[in-house]
Amino acid sequence: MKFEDAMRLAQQRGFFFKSAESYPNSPAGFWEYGPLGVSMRNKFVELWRREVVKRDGMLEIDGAQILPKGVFEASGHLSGFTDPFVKCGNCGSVFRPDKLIEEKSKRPVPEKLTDGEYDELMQKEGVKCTKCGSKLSGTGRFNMMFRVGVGPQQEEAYLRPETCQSIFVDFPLLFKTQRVKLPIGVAQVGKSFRNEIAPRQGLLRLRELNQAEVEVFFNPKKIDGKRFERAEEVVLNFVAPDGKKTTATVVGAVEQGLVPNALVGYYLALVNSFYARAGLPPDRVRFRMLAEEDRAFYSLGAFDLEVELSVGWVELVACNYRGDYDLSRHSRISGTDFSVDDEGEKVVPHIFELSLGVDRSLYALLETSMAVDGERRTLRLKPYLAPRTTGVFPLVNKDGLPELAEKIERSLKEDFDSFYDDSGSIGRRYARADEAGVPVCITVDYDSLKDNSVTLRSRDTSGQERVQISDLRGVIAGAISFPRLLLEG
RNA sequence: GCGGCCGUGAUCCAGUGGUUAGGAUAGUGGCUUCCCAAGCCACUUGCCCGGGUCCGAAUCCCGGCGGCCGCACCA
Repeated sequence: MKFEDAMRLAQQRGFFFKSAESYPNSPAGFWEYGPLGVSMRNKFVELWRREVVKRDGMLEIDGAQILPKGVFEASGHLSGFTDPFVKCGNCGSVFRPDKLIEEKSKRPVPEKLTDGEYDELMQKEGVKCTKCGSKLSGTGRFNMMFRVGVGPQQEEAYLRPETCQSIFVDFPLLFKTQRVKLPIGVAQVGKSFRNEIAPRQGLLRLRELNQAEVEVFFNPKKIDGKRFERAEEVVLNFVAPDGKKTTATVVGAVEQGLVPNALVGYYLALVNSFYARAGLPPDRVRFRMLAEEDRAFYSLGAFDLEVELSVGWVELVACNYRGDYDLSRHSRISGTDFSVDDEGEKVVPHIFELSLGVDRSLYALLETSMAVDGERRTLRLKPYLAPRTTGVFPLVNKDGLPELAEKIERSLKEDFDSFYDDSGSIGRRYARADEAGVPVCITVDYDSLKDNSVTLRSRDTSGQERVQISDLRGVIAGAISFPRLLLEG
Protein backbone atom coordinates (compact mmCIF):
# COMPACT_ATOMS: atom_id res chain seq x y z
CA MET A 1 0.00 0.00 0.00
CA LYS A 2 2.76 2.38 0.93
CA PHE A 3 4.42 1.83 -2.44
CA GLU A 4 1.30 2.91 -4.34
CA ASP A 5 0.85 5.89 -2.00
CA ALA A 6 4.38 7.08 -2.65
CA MET A 7 4.06 6.61 -6.40
CA ARG A 8 0.76 8.49 -6.39
CA LEU A 9 2.22 11.43 -4.54
CA ALA A 10 5.22 11.41 -6.87
CA GLN A 11 2.97 11.70 -9.89
CA GLN A 12 0.49 14.17 -8.40
CA ARG A 13 3.19 16.60 -7.32
CA GLY A 14 5.46 16.15 -10.32
CA PHE A 15 8.41 14.23 -8.93
CA PHE A 16 8.38 11.56 -11.62
CA PHE A 17 5.98 9.78 -13.95
CA LYS A 18 5.96 7.23 -16.74
CA SER A 19 7.54 8.28 -20.00
CA ALA A 20 5.49 8.99 -23.12
CA GLU A 21 2.35 7.56 -21.58
CA SER A 22 0.09 9.31 -24.08
CA TYR A 23 1.40 6.98 -26.76
CA PRO A 24 0.16 3.40 -26.78
CA ASN A 25 2.76 0.65 -26.51
CA SER A 26 5.17 2.87 -24.62
CA PRO A 27 7.51 0.35 -23.04
CA ALA A 28 8.00 -0.13 -19.32
CA GLY A 29 11.16 0.89 -17.53
CA PHE A 30 11.40 4.48 -18.80
CA TRP A 31 10.47 7.37 -16.51
CA GLU A 32 10.54 11.14 -16.62
CA TYR A 33 11.54 13.42 -13.79
CA GLY A 34 9.18 16.35 -13.31
CA PRO A 35 10.11 19.76 -11.90
CA LEU A 36 10.22 18.64 -8.28
CA GLY A 37 12.05 15.44 -9.15
CA VAL A 38 14.76 17.24 -11.08
CA SER A 39 15.29 19.68 -8.27
CA MET A 40 15.47 16.95 -5.66
CA ARG A 41 17.80 14.85 -7.80
CA ASN A 42 20.12 17.82 -8.32
CA LYS A 43 20.26 18.36 -4.57
CA PHE A 44 20.78 14.67 -3.90
CA VAL A 45 23.70 14.55 -6.32
CA GLU A 46 25.10 17.72 -4.79
CA LEU A 47 24.96 16.11 -1.34
CA TRP A 48 26.76 13.06 -2.76
CA ARG A 49 29.44 15.33 -4.21
CA ARG A 50 29.82 17.00 -0.87
CA GLU A 51 29.78 13.97 1.41
CA VAL A 52 31.55 11.45 -0.81
CA VAL A 53 33.43 13.00 -3.74
CA LYS A 54 34.82 16.17 -2.18
CA ARG A 55 35.16 14.67 1.25
CA ASP A 56 37.52 12.05 -0.08
CA GLY A 57 39.27 14.27 -2.63
CA MET A 58 38.01 12.25 -5.59
CA LEU A 59 38.21 13.21 -9.25
CA GLU A 60 34.92 13.53 -11.10
CA ILE A 61 34.48 12.82 -14.79
CA ASP A 62 31.54 12.66 -17.19
CA GLY A 63 32.02 9.98 -19.83
CA ALA A 64 30.28 9.27 -23.12
CA GLN A 65 27.15 7.15 -23.01
CA ILE A 66 27.91 5.36 -26.28
CA LEU A 67 31.09 3.31 -26.28
CA PRO A 68 32.71 1.09 -28.92
CA LYS A 69 32.36 -2.67 -28.96
CA GLY A 70 35.90 -3.24 -27.72
CA VAL A 71 35.18 -1.70 -24.35
CA PHE A 72 32.52 -4.31 -23.72
CA GLU A 73 34.68 -7.15 -24.97
CA ALA A 74 37.12 -6.14 -22.28
CA SER A 75 34.47 -5.68 -19.62
CA GLY A 76 32.92 -9.06 -20.35
CA HIS A 77 29.48 -7.62 -21.09
CA LEU A 78 29.36 -8.86 -24.67
CA SER A 79 29.79 -12.47 -23.65
CA GLY A 80 28.55 -12.48 -20.09
CA PHE A 81 25.70 -9.98 -19.93
CA THR A 82 23.23 -12.30 -21.61
CA ASP A 83 20.34 -14.63 -20.97
CA PRO A 84 19.82 -17.83 -22.98
CA PHE A 85 16.57 -18.27 -24.88
CA VAL A 86 14.90 -20.61 -27.36
CA LYS A 87 12.11 -19.74 -29.75
CA CYS A 88 9.27 -21.88 -31.07
CA GLY A 89 9.40 -22.20 -34.86
CA ASN A 90 5.63 -22.42 -35.09
CA CYS A 91 3.99 -20.04 -32.61
CA GLY A 92 6.94 -17.77 -31.85
CA SER A 93 6.83 -18.20 -28.07
CA VAL A 94 10.08 -17.51 -26.25
CA PHE A 95 11.36 -19.65 -23.37
CA ARG A 96 14.42 -20.06 -21.22
CA PRO A 97 16.01 -23.41 -22.06
CA ASP A 98 17.13 -24.08 -18.47
CA LYS A 99 13.55 -23.69 -17.20
CA LEU A 100 12.12 -25.99 -19.89
CA ILE A 101 14.70 -28.68 -19.17
CA GLU A 102 14.10 -28.45 -15.43
CA GLU A 103 10.35 -28.73 -15.97
CA LYS A 104 10.66 -31.78 -18.20
CA SER A 105 13.35 -33.68 -16.33
CA LYS A 106 12.30 -32.64 -12.81
CA ARG A 107 15.99 -32.18 -12.07
CA PRO A 108 17.85 -28.93 -11.43
CA VAL A 109 19.94 -27.67 -14.33
CA PRO A 110 23.47 -26.53 -13.50
CA GLU A 111 24.04 -22.79 -13.88
CA LYS A 112 25.96 -21.18 -16.72
CA LEU A 113 25.91 -23.91 -19.37
CA THR A 114 27.03 -23.24 -22.92
CA ASP A 115 24.46 -22.94 -25.69
CA GLY A 116 25.55 -26.35 -27.02
CA GLU A 117 25.03 -27.97 -23.65
CA TYR A 118 21.51 -26.57 -23.47
CA ASP A 119 20.77 -27.88 -26.99
CA GLU A 120 22.10 -31.31 -26.06
CA LEU A 121 20.00 -31.52 -22.89
CA MET A 122 16.87 -30.35 -24.70
CA GLN A 123 17.44 -33.04 -27.36
CA LYS A 124 17.96 -35.70 -24.67
CA GLU A 125 14.84 -34.76 -22.74
CA GLY A 126 12.74 -34.25 -25.87
CA VAL A 127 11.75 -30.70 -24.93
CA LYS A 128 9.05 -29.20 -27.16
CA CYS A 129 7.19 -25.90 -27.15
CA THR A 130 4.90 -25.93 -24.11
CA LYS A 131 2.33 -23.78 -25.93
CA CYS A 132 1.84 -25.64 -29.20
CA GLY A 133 4.15 -28.69 -29.03
CA SER A 134 6.26 -27.72 -32.04
CA LYS A 135 10.02 -27.92 -32.47
CA LEU A 136 12.16 -25.25 -30.81
CA SER A 137 15.11 -23.35 -32.20
CA GLY A 138 18.66 -23.84 -30.96
CA THR A 139 19.69 -21.79 -27.94
CA GLY A 140 20.27 -18.12 -28.68
CA ARG A 141 21.42 -15.26 -26.50
CA PHE A 142 19.62 -12.13 -25.48
CA ASN A 143 22.13 -9.41 -24.65
CA MET A 144 20.92 -6.88 -22.14
CA MET A 145 22.88 -4.03 -23.74
CA PHE A 146 21.22 -1.66 -26.22
CA ARG A 147 23.13 -1.88 -29.48
CA VAL A 148 23.53 1.23 -31.62
CA GLY A 149 25.06 1.76 -35.06
CA VAL A 150 27.43 4.71 -35.25
CA GLY A 151 27.83 6.70 -38.46
CA PRO A 152 26.81 5.69 -41.98
CA GLN A 153 28.63 2.40 -41.65
CA GLN A 154 26.62 1.61 -38.51
CA GLU A 155 29.75 0.75 -36.56
CA GLU A 156 28.93 -1.57 -33.71
CA ALA A 157 28.67 0.27 -30.41
CA TYR A 158 26.56 0.06 -27.27
CA LEU A 159 24.84 2.29 -24.77
CA ARG A 160 26.83 1.75 -21.61
CA PRO A 161 25.19 -0.67 -19.16
CA GLU A 162 27.12 0.88 -16.27
CA THR A 163 28.99 4.14 -15.92
CA CYS A 164 32.21 2.67 -14.59
CA GLN A 165 33.83 1.53 -17.83
CA SER A 166 34.66 5.13 -18.78
CA ILE A 167 36.39 5.53 -15.46
CA PHE A 168 38.54 2.46 -16.04
CA VAL A 169 39.38 3.44 -19.60
CA ASP A 170 40.20 7.02 -18.64
CA PHE A 171 42.22 6.09 -15.58
CA PRO A 172 45.74 6.17 -17.11
CA LEU A 173 45.16 9.63 -18.58
CA LEU A 174 43.66 10.94 -15.35
CA PHE A 175 46.56 9.58 -13.36
CA LYS A 176 49.07 11.28 -15.66
CA THR A 177 47.39 14.65 -15.94
CA GLN A 178 45.84 15.23 -12.51
CA ARG A 179 48.98 14.82 -10.36
CA VAL A 180 47.39 12.29 -8.05
CA LYS A 181 48.72 9.36 -6.04
CA LEU A 182 47.22 6.03 -5.09
CA PRO A 183 44.83 5.52 -3.51
CA ILE A 184 42.57 7.77 -5.57
CA GLY A 185 38.84 7.73 -6.11
CA VAL A 186 37.27 8.62 -9.45
CA ALA A 187 33.58 9.45 -9.47
CA GLN A 188 30.94 9.82 -12.12
CA VAL A 189 27.24 10.51 -12.16
CA GLY A 190 25.31 9.74 -15.30
CA LYS A 191 22.98 7.49 -17.18
CA SER A 192 23.26 3.78 -17.91
CA PHE A 193 21.07 1.59 -20.06
CA ARG A 194 20.01 -2.01 -19.55
CA ASN A 195 17.47 -3.85 -21.64
CA GLU A 196 15.82 -5.51 -18.68
CA ILE A 197 13.46 -8.37 -19.41
CA ALA A 198 10.90 -7.33 -16.84
CA PRO A 199 11.30 -3.80 -15.47
CA ARG A 200 8.93 -3.26 -12.58
CA GLN A 201 8.17 -1.24 -9.49
CA GLY A 202 8.64 2.27 -10.79
CA LEU A 203 12.06 3.71 -10.22
CA LEU A 204 13.34 0.52 -8.62
CA ARG A 205 14.02 -1.27 -11.89
CA LEU A 206 14.68 0.80 -14.99
CA ARG A 207 15.93 0.37 -18.52
CA GLU A 208 17.41 3.87 -18.43
CA LEU A 209 18.85 4.66 -15.04
CA ASN A 210 20.97 7.21 -13.20
CA GLN A 211 24.04 5.98 -11.42
CA ALA A 212 26.52 7.72 -9.17
CA GLU A 213 29.64 5.63 -9.12
CA VAL A 214 32.95 5.72 -7.37
CA GLU A 215 35.94 3.62 -8.37
CA VAL A 216 38.75 3.64 -5.84
CA PHE A 217 42.13 2.74 -7.32
CA PHE A 218 44.69 1.48 -4.85
CA ASN A 219 47.86 -0.52 -4.41
CA PRO A 220 46.74 -3.85 -2.92
CA LYS A 221 49.87 -3.94 -0.77
CA LYS A 222 48.85 -0.66 0.90
CA ILE A 223 45.37 -1.00 2.26
CA ASP A 224 45.91 0.72 5.59
CA GLY A 225 46.62 4.32 6.21
CA LYS A 226 45.96 7.28 8.40
CA ARG A 227 43.14 8.59 6.27
CA PHE A 228 41.15 5.41 6.83
CA GLU A 229 41.42 5.63 10.60
CA ARG A 230 38.89 8.43 10.92
CA ALA A 231 36.08 6.01 10.02
CA GLU A 232 37.05 3.44 12.64
CA GLU A 233 34.30 4.26 15.11
CA VAL A 234 31.46 4.49 12.60
CA VAL A 235 28.80 1.89 13.40
CA LEU A 236 27.51 -0.30 10.55
CA ASN A 237 24.80 -2.97 10.30
CA PHE A 238 25.69 -6.20 8.51
CA VAL A 239 23.74 -9.24 7.44
CA ALA A 240 25.63 -12.39 6.46
CA PRO A 241 24.66 -14.75 3.61
CA ASP A 242 23.17 -17.10 6.22
CA GLY A 243 20.99 -14.29 7.58
CA LYS A 244 23.01 -13.62 10.71
CA LYS A 245 22.87 -9.97 11.72
CA THR A 246 25.75 -8.07 13.26
CA THR A 247 26.21 -4.47 14.27
CA ALA A 248 29.82 -3.38 14.59
CA THR A 249 32.15 -0.44 14.35
CA VAL A 250 34.35 -0.34 11.27
CA VAL A 251 37.42 -1.30 13.25
CA GLY A 252 35.47 -4.08 14.94
CA ALA A 253 34.17 -5.36 11.61
CA VAL A 254 37.70 -5.55 10.24
CA GLU A 255 38.88 -7.41 13.35
CA GLN A 256 35.99 -9.89 13.11
CA GLY A 257 36.72 -10.48 9.43
CA LEU A 258 33.35 -9.14 8.28
CA VAL A 259 35.18 -6.57 6.19
CA PRO A 260 38.40 -7.55 4.42
CA ASN A 261 40.44 -4.45 5.30
CA ALA A 262 40.48 -0.88 6.57
CA LEU A 263 40.15 0.61 3.09
CA VAL A 264 36.93 -1.25 2.40
CA GLY A 265 35.66 -0.40 5.89
CA TYR A 266 36.38 3.28 5.32
CA TYR A 267 34.40 3.43 2.09
CA LEU A 268 31.47 1.50 3.53
CA ALA A 269 31.41 4.05 6.35
CA LEU A 270 31.59 6.89 3.85
CA VAL A 271 28.57 5.75 1.87
CA ASN A 272 26.71 4.81 5.05
CA SER A 273 27.13 8.29 6.49
CA PHE A 274 26.09 9.80 3.17
CA TYR A 275 22.72 8.10 3.43
CA ALA A 276 22.37 9.09 7.05
CA ARG A 277 22.80 12.70 5.91
CA ALA A 278 20.34 12.18 3.06
CA GLY A 279 17.79 11.13 5.68
CA LEU A 280 17.39 7.37 5.51
CA PRO A 281 16.66 5.99 9.01
CA PRO A 282 19.93 4.31 10.12
CA ASP A 283 18.16 1.30 11.62
CA ARG A 284 16.66 0.51 8.22
CA VAL A 285 20.00 0.51 6.41
CA ARG A 286 22.37 -2.44 6.33
CA PHE A 287 25.14 -4.04 4.34
CA ARG A 288 24.38 -7.43 2.90
CA MET A 289 27.49 -9.56 2.61
CA LEU A 290 27.21 -11.48 -0.64
CA ALA A 291 28.11 -15.16 -0.74
CA GLU A 292 30.68 -16.15 -3.32
CA GLU A 293 28.11 -17.70 -5.66
CA ASP A 294 26.07 -14.50 -5.67
CA ARG A 295 28.93 -12.27 -6.72
CA ALA A 296 30.13 -11.30 -10.15
CA PHE A 297 32.77 -13.73 -11.37
CA TYR A 298 35.59 -11.21 -10.92
CA SER A 299 34.51 -10.08 -7.47
CA LEU A 300 36.82 -10.63 -4.52
CA GLY A 301 34.18 -9.49 -2.04
CA ALA A 302 30.89 -7.68 -2.23
CA PHE A 303 28.53 -5.74 0.02
CA ASP A 304 25.16 -4.38 -1.01
CA LEU A 305 23.93 -1.38 0.91
CA GLU A 306 20.22 -2.08 1.40
CA VAL A 307 17.31 -0.10 2.77
CA GLU A 308 14.10 -1.54 4.17
CA LEU A 309 11.10 -0.22 2.25
CA SER A 310 7.46 -1.24 1.98
CA VAL A 311 8.42 -3.68 -0.79
CA GLY A 312 11.19 -5.28 1.29
CA TRP A 313 14.92 -4.72 1.41
CA VAL A 314 16.09 -2.84 -1.67
CA GLU A 315 19.67 -2.61 -2.88
CA LEU A 316 20.85 0.98 -3.26
CA VAL A 317 24.61 0.63 -3.59
CA ALA A 318 26.68 -2.30 -4.86
CA CYS A 319 30.08 -2.23 -3.18
CA ASN A 320 32.45 -4.50 -5.00
CA TYR A 321 36.09 -5.40 -4.63
CA ARG A 322 36.96 -5.95 -8.30
CA GLY A 323 40.66 -6.72 -7.91
CA ASP A 324 42.72 -5.86 -10.98
CA TYR A 325 40.21 -7.49 -13.32
CA ASP A 326 39.12 -4.31 -15.11
CA LEU A 327 42.47 -2.66 -15.69
CA SER A 328 44.13 -5.93 -16.70
CA ARG A 329 41.40 -6.69 -19.20
CA HIS A 330 41.48 -3.19 -20.69
CA SER A 331 45.27 -3.47 -20.91
CA ARG A 332 45.02 -6.72 -22.80
CA ILE A 333 42.16 -5.87 -25.17
CA SER A 334 43.18 -2.30 -25.98
CA GLY A 335 46.91 -2.98 -26.06
CA THR A 336 47.60 -0.04 -23.75
CA ASP A 337 49.55 -0.31 -20.53
CA PHE A 338 47.18 0.45 -17.62
CA SER A 339 49.77 0.12 -14.87
CA VAL A 340 50.91 3.21 -12.97
CA ASP A 341 53.75 4.24 -10.72
CA ASP A 342 53.18 4.12 -6.99
CA GLU A 343 56.14 5.51 -5.08
CA GLY A 344 58.61 3.84 -7.44
CA GLU A 345 56.65 0.62 -7.80
CA LYS A 346 54.94 -0.31 -11.07
CA VAL A 347 51.51 -1.55 -10.18
CA VAL A 348 48.17 -2.40 -11.79
CA PRO A 349 45.87 -0.88 -9.18
CA HIS A 350 43.09 -2.85 -7.58
CA ILE A 351 39.63 -1.34 -7.59
CA PHE A 352 36.96 -0.99 -4.95
CA GLU A 353 33.69 0.16 -6.42
CA LEU A 354 30.68 1.94 -4.92
CA SER A 355 27.93 1.81 -7.53
CA LEU A 356 24.97 3.85 -6.34
CA GLY A 357 21.50 3.82 -7.87
CA VAL A 358 20.27 7.42 -7.91
CA ASP A 359 16.68 6.70 -8.96
CA ARG A 360 16.22 4.03 -6.32
CA SER A 361 17.71 6.28 -3.71
CA LEU A 362 15.30 9.08 -4.55
CA TYR A 363 12.35 6.71 -4.34
CA ALA A 364 13.62 5.39 -1.01
CA LEU A 365 13.89 8.93 0.36
CA LEU A 366 10.42 9.79 -0.86
CA GLU A 367 8.83 6.71 0.68
CA THR A 368 10.65 6.90 4.00
CA SER A 369 9.97 10.61 4.45
CA MET A 370 6.29 10.47 3.60
CA ALA A 371 4.11 10.87 6.71
CA VAL A 372 0.38 10.29 6.34
CA ASP A 373 -2.08 11.62 8.91
CA GLY A 374 -5.62 11.06 7.68
CA GLU A 375 -6.07 13.21 4.59
CA ARG A 376 -2.89 15.05 5.27
CA ARG A 377 0.40 14.03 3.68
CA THR A 378 3.69 15.57 4.64
CA LEU A 379 6.99 14.93 2.98
CA ARG A 380 9.60 15.27 5.69
CA LEU A 381 12.58 15.53 3.41
CA LYS A 382 15.78 16.98 4.76
CA PRO A 383 15.51 20.73 4.06
CA TYR A 384 18.65 20.64 1.90
CA LEU A 385 17.05 17.96 -0.33
CA ALA A 386 13.61 19.57 -0.52
CA PRO A 387 12.89 20.53 -4.14
CA ARG A 388 11.19 23.77 -3.08
CA THR A 389 12.73 25.66 -0.21
CA THR A 390 10.07 28.19 0.60
CA GLY A 391 6.65 29.41 -0.45
CA VAL A 392 5.52 33.03 -0.03
CA PHE A 393 1.81 33.61 0.63
CA PRO A 394 -0.30 36.74 1.12
CA LEU A 395 -2.76 35.98 3.92
CA VAL A 396 -5.54 37.60 1.89
CA ASN A 397 -5.64 38.86 -1.68
CA LYS A 398 -6.26 42.54 -1.00
CA ASP A 399 -5.08 45.69 0.71
CA GLY A 400 -1.55 45.53 -0.68
CA LEU A 401 -0.64 42.16 0.83
CA PRO A 402 -0.14 40.42 -2.54
CA GLU A 403 2.16 43.23 -3.70
CA LEU A 404 4.40 42.92 -0.65
CA ALA A 405 4.41 39.10 -0.85
CA GLU A 406 5.38 39.19 -4.52
CA LYS A 407 8.16 41.61 -3.76
CA ILE A 408 9.53 39.31 -1.05
CA GLU A 409 9.30 36.29 -3.35
CA ARG A 410 11.17 38.15 -6.10
CA SER A 411 13.94 38.98 -3.69
CA LEU A 412 14.39 35.32 -2.72
CA LYS A 413 13.90 33.40 -5.95
CA GLU A 414 17.39 33.78 -7.35
CA ASP A 415 19.09 32.37 -4.28
CA PHE A 416 16.46 29.89 -3.15
CA ASP A 417 13.92 27.59 -4.74
CA SER A 418 10.96 29.75 -3.80
CA PHE A 419 7.46 30.03 -5.18
CA TYR A 420 4.46 32.31 -4.80
CA ASP A 421 0.96 31.02 -4.04
CA ASP A 422 -2.20 33.09 -3.49
CA SER A 423 -4.77 30.44 -4.36
CA GLY A 424 -7.23 29.07 -1.80
CA SER A 425 -7.26 29.49 1.93
CA ILE A 426 -4.01 29.84 3.82
CA GLY A 427 -4.45 26.37 5.32
CA ARG A 428 -4.83 24.87 1.88
CA ARG A 429 -1.60 26.47 0.76
CA TYR A 430 0.23 25.12 3.80
CA ALA A 431 -1.17 21.65 3.05
CA ARG A 432 -0.06 21.79 -0.58
CA ALA A 433 3.37 22.92 0.49
CA ASP A 434 3.62 20.09 3.04
CA GLU A 435 2.96 17.54 0.34
CA ALA A 436 5.77 18.92 -1.75
CA GLY A 437 8.09 18.85 1.26
CA VAL A 438 8.56 22.61 1.50
CA PRO A 439 10.37 23.05 4.82
CA VAL A 440 9.35 26.65 5.59
CA CYS A 441 6.63 28.97 4.33
CA ILE A 442 6.39 32.73 4.60
CA THR A 443 3.05 34.46 5.15
CA VAL A 444 2.51 38.18 4.71
CA ASP A 445 -0.26 39.68 6.87
CA TYR A 446 -1.50 43.12 7.91
CA ASP A 447 1.19 43.46 10.58
CA SER A 448 3.78 43.02 7.82
CA LEU A 449 2.69 46.34 6.33
CA LYS A 450 3.24 48.06 9.69
CA ASP A 451 6.38 46.48 11.11
CA ASN A 452 8.09 44.68 8.19
CA SER A 453 7.78 41.27 9.82
CA VAL A 454 6.30 38.07 8.38
CA THR A 455 5.19 34.69 9.70
CA LEU A 456 7.61 31.82 9.18
CA ARG A 457 5.74 28.53 9.33
CA SER A 458 7.53 25.21 9.76
CA ARG A 459 6.52 22.09 7.82
CA ASP A 460 7.41 19.57 10.51
CA THR A 461 5.93 21.29 13.56
CA SER A 462 3.43 23.67 11.90
CA GLY A 463 4.80 26.12 14.46
CA GLN A 464 5.06 29.80 13.61
CA GLU A 465 7.45 32.61 14.44
CA ARG A 466 7.76 36.26 13.43
CA VAL A 467 10.80 37.24 11.40
CA GLN A 468 11.89 40.61 10.05
CA ILE A 469 11.79 40.72 6.25
CA SER A 470 15.40 41.90 6.26
CA ASP A 471 16.40 38.76 8.18
CA LEU A 472 14.60 36.30 5.88
CA ARG A 473 17.58 35.56 3.67
CA GLY A 474 19.77 34.54 6.58
CA VAL A 475 17.05 32.57 8.35
CA ILE A 476 16.19 30.53 5.25
CA ALA A 477 19.83 29.94 4.40
CA GLY A 478 20.27 28.60 7.92
CA ALA A 479 17.24 26.35 7.62
CA ILE A 480 18.52 24.61 4.51
CA SER A 481 22.21 24.53 5.36
CA PHE A 482 24.06 21.24 5.10
CA PRO A 483 24.76 19.21 8.22
CA ARG A 484 28.20 18.89 9.69
CA LEU A 485 30.21 16.11 8.16
CA LEU A 486 30.20 12.83 10.01
CA LEU A 487 33.76 11.75 9.31
CA GLU A 488 35.73 14.59 10.84
CA GLY A 489 39.50 14.74 11.03
C1' G B 1 10.03 -14.24 -19.94
C1' C B 2 6.18 -17.72 -17.12
C1' G B 3 1.59 -17.82 -13.94
C1' G B 4 -2.41 -15.12 -11.27
C1' C B 5 -5.30 -10.64 -10.67
C1' C B 6 -6.23 -5.91 -12.99
C1' G B 7 -6.71 -1.32 -16.69
C1' U B 8 -13.01 4.62 -16.64
C1' G B 9 -10.41 12.52 -16.22
C1' A B 10 -4.03 14.21 -12.79
C1' U B 11 -6.06 10.88 -8.27
C1' C B 12 -9.93 7.56 -6.06
C1' C B 13 -14.48 5.28 -7.16
C1' A B 14 -19.70 4.22 -9.66
C1' G B 15 -21.42 2.31 -14.15
C1' U B 16 -21.41 -5.41 -16.78
C1' G B 17 -24.83 -4.77 -23.86
C1' G B 18 -28.66 0.98 -25.58
C1' U B 19 -26.37 6.56 -20.01
C1' U B 20 -25.81 13.70 -22.91
C1' A B 21 -20.41 7.96 -19.06
C1' G B 22 -21.88 9.96 -12.94
C1' G B 23 -19.63 11.42 -8.28
C1' A B 24 -15.65 12.78 -4.98
C1' U B 25 -10.68 14.72 -4.66
C1' A B 26 -7.24 17.70 -7.25
C1' G B 27 -6.82 21.89 -10.81
C1' U B 28 -8.34 26.84 -13.21
C1' G B 29 -11.16 31.66 -13.07
C1' G B 30 -14.19 34.62 -9.90
C1' C B 31 -16.55 35.86 -5.07
C1' U B 32 -15.49 35.46 0.04
C1' U B 33 -11.61 35.14 3.67
C1' C B 34 -6.81 38.41 9.37
C1' C B 35 -2.91 31.72 9.81
C1' C B 36 -3.61 25.38 8.83
C1' A B 37 -7.28 21.20 2.82
C1' A B 38 -14.09 26.36 5.31
C1' G B 39 -17.98 28.09 1.85
C1' C B 40 -20.46 29.79 -2.94
C1' C B 41 -20.60 30.26 -8.56
C1' A B 42 -18.53 28.84 -13.20
C1' C B 43 -15.13 25.94 -15.93
C1' U B 44 -11.18 22.14 -17.74
C1' U B 45 -9.76 16.95 -18.10
C1' G B 46 -11.67 10.23 -19.11
C1' C B 47 -13.65 4.57 -20.97
C1' C B 48 -5.13 1.81 -22.51
C1' C B 49 -4.50 0.33 -27.96
C1' G B 50 -6.02 -2.84 -32.09
C1' G B 51 -9.21 -6.51 -34.01
C1' G B 52 -13.76 -9.51 -33.48
C1' U B 53 -19.12 -10.62 -32.06
C1' C B 54 -23.59 -7.58 -32.26
C1' C B 55 -28.52 -3.32 -35.14
C1' G B 56 -25.59 -1.36 -30.95
C1' A B 57 -19.44 -2.53 -26.84
C1' A B 58 -16.58 1.23 -21.32
C1' U B 59 -19.37 -3.45 -20.67
C1' C B 60 -18.67 -9.89 -24.16
C1' C B 61 -14.30 -12.54 -26.94
C1' C B 62 -9.05 -12.50 -28.91
C1' G B 63 -4.31 -10.14 -29.26
C1' G B 64 -0.93 -6.24 -27.87
C1' C B 65 0.81 -2.64 -24.28
C1' G B 66 0.85 -1.29 -19.27
C1' G B 67 0.21 -2.08 -13.69
C1' C B 68 0.45 -5.10 -9.07
C1' C B 69 1.81 -9.93 -6.83
C1' G B 70 4.62 -14.70 -7.08
C1' C B 71 8.70 -17.22 -9.91
C1' A B 72 13.00 -16.19 -12.77
C1' C B 73 16.59 -12.35 -13.82
C1' C B 74 19.44 -8.36 -11.42
C1' A B 75 27.05 -8.89 -14.57
